[in-house]
Amino acid sequence: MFEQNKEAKSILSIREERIKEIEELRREGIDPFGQSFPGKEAIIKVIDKFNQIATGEPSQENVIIAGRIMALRKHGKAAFADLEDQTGKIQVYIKSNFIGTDSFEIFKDISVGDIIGITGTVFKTKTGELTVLANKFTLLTKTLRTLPEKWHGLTDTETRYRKRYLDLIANQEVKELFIERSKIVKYIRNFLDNKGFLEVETPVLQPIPGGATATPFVTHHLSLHQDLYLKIAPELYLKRLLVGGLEKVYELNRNFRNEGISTRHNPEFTMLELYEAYADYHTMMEIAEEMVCDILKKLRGTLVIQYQGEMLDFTPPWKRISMYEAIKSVTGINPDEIKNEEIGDLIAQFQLELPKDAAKGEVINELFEKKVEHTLIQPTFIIDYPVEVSPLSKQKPGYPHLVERFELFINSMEIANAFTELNDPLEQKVRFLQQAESKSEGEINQNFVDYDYIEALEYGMPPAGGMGVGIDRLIMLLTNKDSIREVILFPQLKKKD
RNA sequence: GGGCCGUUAGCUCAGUAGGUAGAGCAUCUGACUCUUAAUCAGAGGGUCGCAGGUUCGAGGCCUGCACGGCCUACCA
Repeated sequence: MFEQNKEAKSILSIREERIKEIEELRREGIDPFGQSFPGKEAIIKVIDKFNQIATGEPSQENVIIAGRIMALRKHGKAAFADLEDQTGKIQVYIKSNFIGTDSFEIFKDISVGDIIGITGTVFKTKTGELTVLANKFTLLTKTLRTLPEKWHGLTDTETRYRKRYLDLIANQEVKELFIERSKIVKYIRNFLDNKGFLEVETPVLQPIPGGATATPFVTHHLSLHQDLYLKIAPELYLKRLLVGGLEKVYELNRNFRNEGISTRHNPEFTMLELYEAYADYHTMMEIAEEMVCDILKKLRGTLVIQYQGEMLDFTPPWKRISMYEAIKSVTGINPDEIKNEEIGDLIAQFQLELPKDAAKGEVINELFEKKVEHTLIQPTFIIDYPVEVSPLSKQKPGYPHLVERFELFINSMEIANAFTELNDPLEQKVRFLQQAESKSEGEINQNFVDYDYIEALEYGMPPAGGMGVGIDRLIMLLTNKDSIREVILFPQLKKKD
């Protein structure tokens, strides 16, 4: 408390001044925190409507606008203000003889950051700037604090993330980015809805965290006397819906993983998972391609975009290459020819983070992640993964050591993960148990084997394809951001007291 | 978890070899009815992230801590 007072000391004087102004306004019968303001038009609409008018004569009709004052240039008995709402910014001209001397007296106490409503006519100044000539102004909200500086804006990363509202006020492009994010999500929903997918919601609180091997967040339900885990993936629930006869489902929702935070990882992130009965991983590749291209066309009108200095070309078909071929072309090693006795040497040679008795598939996967991933810049489907690292995928007919799975890489980031779903309950049980054994010290253990899911499969899940898409990462690519925190409104930061 | 860097006024930043903190914007007072980073005149605002240490003296040096950024590690 004492600490806070010390910190707040310097702004206290400004706040105190503003609080005095507020008290004064109240004495004059003006509500400093306003009421609803009916009839407000979007500033962008006013601009669009009047942009073509000639300099000089104001319009006959009134417009009603409201927003925050971003700049204020006072000139004695007149003033110019830049008024901004969600849609845009327009200059307002307030003249004493137009709004009346009493009203202008009140306006004198208005400052940058205050939110006001304006009724007025529209004209162009002699410099050609579209301006609303106020004949009435209404104070809607007084600000107690000063906004970040108008010229440099707000650049301190920490403040931008902790006080995103200030970031949105001060940095136009941040506001635009989050409006775009909303559009992208909407495009995805429209795309899937048009394809006949059903949007569903599955539990966030799960008794067994399944569908991935990430470390879960643990919580506790009091009246159930039971620990619950925040969902790390919706996968096993969505596939239960396939068993139930829903043939095309998707969920666009938050996942929670109790792991490291980085420019590509936030503990809670948005995941799209979709499943289509009677389809397979080829179907999923087509959907991925079509969906991303659909978004790009609507958002950018082009399939070629710039990302952090790289030109990314999304023109389909995207490159499809098997994991084995990819490893061979980068390292010269043919995974097909790796013999079990060579595994130890390979681990040493490539400094792989694996135990000496690692399975061949794990070595191949690790080799891929270490040597190939960072080379995948253009959209690329890496297909056919080792079975050992893919417990929920169906084996490739004729290749029992491989599964029908792909990951989509763009700018060496994993954007999507998809497979032909394993629907054999007996095989699924074996895979779960193998997984539980090999990770006995890790996150997965015997208690996390979801027997209820296996039982569901025993009732029969149609052959299906499924895919997960990391939405935050996709948005990073589409909006040219190099940190996931830039595309999440309130990224996770450590508490600061 | 490890490495490097950062933290000075509300915001953006200076602060040279250790000698009691500066600027611009913002704020306040005054002038000003076509300005737009408005202008002009004046004023106030800081325990220099926190805690120790070295020193006659620390914003600057040393140690620890906190928070943040980047890299790395972890991550089906």
